[in-house]
Amino acid sequence: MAQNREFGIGELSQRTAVNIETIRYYERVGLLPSPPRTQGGHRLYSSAHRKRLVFIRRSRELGFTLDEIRNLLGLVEGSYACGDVQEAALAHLKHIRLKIADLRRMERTLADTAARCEGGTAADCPIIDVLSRAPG
Amino acid sequence: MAQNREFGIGELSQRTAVNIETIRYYERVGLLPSPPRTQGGHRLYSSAHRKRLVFIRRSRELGFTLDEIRNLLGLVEGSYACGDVQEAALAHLKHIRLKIADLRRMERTLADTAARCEGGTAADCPIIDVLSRAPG
DNA sequence: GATACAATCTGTAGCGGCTACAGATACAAG
DNA sequence: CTTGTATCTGTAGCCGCTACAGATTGTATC
Repeated sequence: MAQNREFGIGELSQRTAVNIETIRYYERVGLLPSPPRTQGGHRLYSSAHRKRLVFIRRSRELGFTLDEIRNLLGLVEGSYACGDVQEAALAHLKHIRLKIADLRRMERTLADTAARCEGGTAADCPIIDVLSRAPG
Repeated sequence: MAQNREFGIGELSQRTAVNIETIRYYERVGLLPSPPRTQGGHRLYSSAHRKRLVFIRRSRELGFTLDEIRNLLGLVEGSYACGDVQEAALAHLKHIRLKIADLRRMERTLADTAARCEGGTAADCPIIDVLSRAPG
């Protein structure tokens, strides 16, 4: 037996660890459906909203953009094929790996350069040197 | 003998591979000093600007924020100690490493999950599963 | 009921780091 | 002098929130 209890935005926020402002933002941009309201206009959420919001949050944590999440949610809504979901995940994985590669290049350059730094005088600071030259 | 030739924003853009709009933006936010102008109001740059802009671009490529770059430029302007520059670089390196760690967590989770995916039916897609659960 | 105080409401503006226009001038070549 | 390009200013948009202000509800206590 499901607990069909409804709750306000504050409780939803606490139970999902998503900011109240962010929840309203997700509603505005169409990620979270507009919930029913009290007579006074306060939003009333149910566990379906909570689940969806957890899904969104988790996807954000894994680096999906809101657009990608919209896509995923679209898949989940319909009768999706697991392969479609996998495809989206692998595409995103590719993105992540590119970003990692980028960052590791930066890391190496910076670490190498900083290692050559011996706190000497101004004229020959290797870091400034590196920053002053276009990359080869 | 230095070539004291002056040139327009278009040439500066080409020689530094920085967008024209971005150059003007850097001027607006105080990263690049306002150059002299022609009578008609067109900007006239010299090699000092070019060098500074290359420095900015290179720093951006290494992931420094505009604020950090302002800082670095401030150091370079004055009679900086190499140690100060190194400190800034190492602080930034720390940031980068945190980001890499974040991304690698995402990568692992996604790769692991996607690997368990066999293109089966909807009900038991492991990716959806992962996304539906708060991280533990 | 009245009252106090918390929760929520709407709407708007800001962040960083650009990018993309529109509409008006300026400059260089023929 | 005309044509065509380069540049000018100013404004608005992108993403994913976050932070207000000022008004209104909801709830607990007396």
